[in-house]
Amino acid sequence: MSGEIRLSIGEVARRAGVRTSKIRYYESVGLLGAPARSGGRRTYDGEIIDALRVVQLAQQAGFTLAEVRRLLRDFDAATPASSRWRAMAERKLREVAALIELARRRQRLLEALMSCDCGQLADCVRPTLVPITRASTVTRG
Amino acid sequence: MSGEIRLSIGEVARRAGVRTSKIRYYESVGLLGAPARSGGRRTYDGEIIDALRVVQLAQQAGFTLAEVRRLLRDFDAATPASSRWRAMAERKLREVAALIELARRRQRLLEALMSCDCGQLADCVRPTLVPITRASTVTRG
DNA sequence: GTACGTCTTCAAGTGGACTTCAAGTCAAGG
DNA sequence: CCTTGACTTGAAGTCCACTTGAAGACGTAC
Repeated sequence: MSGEIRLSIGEVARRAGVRTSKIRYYESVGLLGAPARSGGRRTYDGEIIDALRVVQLAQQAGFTLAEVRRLLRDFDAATPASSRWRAMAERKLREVAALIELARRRQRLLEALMSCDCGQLADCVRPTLVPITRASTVTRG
Repeated sequence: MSGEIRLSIGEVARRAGVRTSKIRYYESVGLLGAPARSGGRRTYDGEIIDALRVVQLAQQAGFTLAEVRRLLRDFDAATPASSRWRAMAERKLREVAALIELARRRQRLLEALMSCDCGQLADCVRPTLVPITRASTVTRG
């Protein structure tokens, strides 16, 4: 029990493939709890690697760090019935779907641009254009 | 010819559905030329609406404002043979395709998360995880 | 003793597209 | 004359996820 392995921040960074600054940053924004100290220096155990992995995973899934923080709290305060993290995931899923739709619009737009088919191009743009309203203040030169 | 209609920046903003600050901002970053002034105030003709529309269109296609600026210059200095804007559009098309790929990964990840299929989840994540390397500096204590 | 490497802290910088603010100008209307 | 509203300017603030820098402390190897 005395041989518990503790890692320096540099070692954690090497193992997890991140910069030390990122680990300190995560701590500063409340994603990671304050670790034990030894002579003023942070010391971690192996679990920190998993924690970093979870954050990385959630980020890959499109969550912002603020959202990851909420997710982690929800996981901890696990009310198994009304799992809020599922709601968050569903919302994010819709966001990602919308993102894909947007990207598809871009593709269509770019392809129209490339082929210089201006009619098609106008069709892509029209829905987002604000109709020109009647002038209310017109200056004459 | 004396009845040429000139618009105030506020009127342009209303017609185009943007804020005046955006118009000034575009001017400040060189997307729009300096307009004529009347008593110190900007006055525009109808073409400004089209210009704003073009910027909006290019943005929808995924170009940054810096890229839009380059696009406009290339359109002006139209060397019809070596049209650089086509190259830019092609590059952007590839960028958008990559973006869609990323979003699809996110979808898969989120769906795996929702179904709590951890094996599938690990498969999604594994390629981007850094393998844990041998410790070089381990603190005991 | 001194050079090296790692750690500590806090502050500020990055990029992109704007918005917001402060302080002042201008013309029209009452 | 005074208010109102739209305009002018430049500077600074916003969001996000970090990184970079400065300045200092500590331990270890030579």
